[in-house]
Amino acid sequence: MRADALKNRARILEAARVEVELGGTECSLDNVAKRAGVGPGTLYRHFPTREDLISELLLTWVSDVEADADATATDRWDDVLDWLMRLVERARLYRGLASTMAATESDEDSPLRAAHAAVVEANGRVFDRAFHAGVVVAPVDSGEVIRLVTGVAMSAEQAKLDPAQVRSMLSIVLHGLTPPHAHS
Amino acid sequence: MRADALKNRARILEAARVEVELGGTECSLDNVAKRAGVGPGTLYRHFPTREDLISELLLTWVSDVEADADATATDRWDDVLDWLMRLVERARLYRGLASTMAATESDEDSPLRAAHAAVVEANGRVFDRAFHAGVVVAPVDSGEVIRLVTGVAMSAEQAKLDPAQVRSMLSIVLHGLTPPHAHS
DNA sequence: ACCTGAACACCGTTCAAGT
DNA sequence: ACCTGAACACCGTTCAAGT
Repeated sequence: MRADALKNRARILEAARVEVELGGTECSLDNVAKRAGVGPGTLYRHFPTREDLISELLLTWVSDVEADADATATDRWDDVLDWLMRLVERARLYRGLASTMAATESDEDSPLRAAHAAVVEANGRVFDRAFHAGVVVAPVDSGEVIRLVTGVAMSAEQAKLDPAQVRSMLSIVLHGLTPPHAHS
Repeated sequence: MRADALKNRARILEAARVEVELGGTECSLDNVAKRAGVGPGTLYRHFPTREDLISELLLTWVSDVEADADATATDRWDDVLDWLMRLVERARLYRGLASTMAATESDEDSPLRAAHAAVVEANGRVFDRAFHAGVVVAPVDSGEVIRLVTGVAMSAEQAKLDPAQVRSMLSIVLHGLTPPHAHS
């Protein structure tokens, strides 16, 4: 890659980071190009689709989620709830991210597939540990948990819920993952 | 209202019904006007905002939900689950509806507020009956249930989930609304 | 090889001109 | 009183022309 191309790519990514933070994943790509000081064609050359751009932005985001997952305690039920809370908070960093991630599941060749899969696997590791620690009483389908968490995140974003309301919803979901019959 | 105005209003609503069915609640208003055979200004005169138009479309939708709520059995746990399933299926009739409804909660003077409140109340009646029938073991906050159901609906829409997957998610939520400690 | 920016199609919204 | 449609600003996307 030529030197100016490399520089432009970096400028576009930095501009996108700012614009996505301000306007969410559905922000204007025109504004991204303007902020980066490049023509719209240059943006399209580097990132043919919006998802190509977003997936690049999510690389560090996914790393953060994975690091969190592998560092989190799973001794108490509340530990798992805290993990889910942090997951939703992270999803809310960028408006529209939860929705974009959810849509990934129905788009076989989305550039975000790897990011989605990484989150499902990280969450799966947390729940596996919680299961073996006896905190969660049955193995769970991590993909389904992520679907539920994504739903909570989208609901929270649209309704502008505060953390306490989000926590309450996640608590209900987590209770639901521990079916009553397992307690008898 | 003048006769031609009344006719145009009806034509716009019928056109909107078709366009929203095809393209969801975020469909092009230009296309609605074109389909109705009126100028864009006429649409804006009758419905100043997109939500004004949608809320009008939802009048019969809300009636259906209310009628369903008041006719539904609440004798068995599965009855309540079926009710939630039908609610999600109804939300999915129009793409974007769940999201629009969720956003209503953070918009104090949205024209959709009445529709949202009616759904919360209808759901509340179902859960009240289920509670008194001993099917649900604790009173629930219907607003919170609707937030969860809306989240499931958004997740289902984005990820294009099939009914079995939706039912499984709703089952988890409904289990979560019946906390294990209530079973001891 | 890469960039630019004009060009096109589309959309939401407003408003002067009509009837 | 209501309607029309031109006009404006904005956006995504493409591509011929440049370097």
